[in-house]
Amino acid sequence: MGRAPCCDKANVKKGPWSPEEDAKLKHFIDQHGTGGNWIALPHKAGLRRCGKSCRLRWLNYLRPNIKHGQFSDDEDRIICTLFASIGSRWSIIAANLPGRTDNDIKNYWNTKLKKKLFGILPQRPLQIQPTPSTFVHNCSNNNNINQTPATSFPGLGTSYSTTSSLTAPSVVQSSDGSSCNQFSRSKDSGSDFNYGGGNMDSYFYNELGDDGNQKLIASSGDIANGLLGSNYSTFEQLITTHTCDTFIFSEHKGD
DNA sequence: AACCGAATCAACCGCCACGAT
DNA sequence: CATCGTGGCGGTTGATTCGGT
Repeated sequence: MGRAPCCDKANVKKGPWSPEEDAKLKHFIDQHGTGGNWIALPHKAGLRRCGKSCRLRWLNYLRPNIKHGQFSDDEDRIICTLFASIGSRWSIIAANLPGRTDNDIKNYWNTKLKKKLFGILPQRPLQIQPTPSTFVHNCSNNNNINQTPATSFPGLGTSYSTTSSLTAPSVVQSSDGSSCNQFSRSKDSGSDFNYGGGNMDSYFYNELGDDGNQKLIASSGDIANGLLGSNYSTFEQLITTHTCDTFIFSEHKGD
């Protein structure tokens, strides 16, 4: 037996919403709220629509403070940075862009941004680059790694949170006094990472060699610019191509 | 002006997570 | 613990619009 449908398909209207339907839905929610039950809402509101359709229409178009139209350069940058880090988790990306919906961002990425980034720039093969030793680890909460980030980064990381698959973030400082945040994780430690309100400008993925030194796998800029090829759009995809056990993820504020 | 392919984006579909029972 | 109902999410579709010839 199949799954029960969420509504009576034969009696619901599909396709574009009319202004009258929009007005009915908006008026009902303004008066009564969603009531925490989208499935029952269309019947109460006098709409011949599926509850899911009402929810989508409200979230994407009718709720207050929705922003439509041109994306700014800042928004482009945030989308690219987050996509390079977490992949196509549009709802998380949308949470970092006030007024934008996950659907809007998804469409924008698929129709414009992806082409802008991947369509113009030539692609080069994955390369491992040499490791400048310009940083000194000065944080006590990460005692298992001799940290030498792959390159120098001005600026200081801001807020973040991690899942249990990662170490606590460490602040790492360079010889010129600038800093970044670093996390380490093992290859088989499971799911992706999260960070909250990070507002970071760049990310660097390093593998930790047997000699304790890190080697740069890629930067967020490399991924966002498509320089690693479309098969490597997330950290998770990247690390599957490397054999070492421990990876270091660094986040940085500033160029 | 007409045609046609490309681009856009609103909406749908199906799956999964999670809370209630 | 198992089942069910619902919300939420990401992938995909298809109607409409745009732009080139």
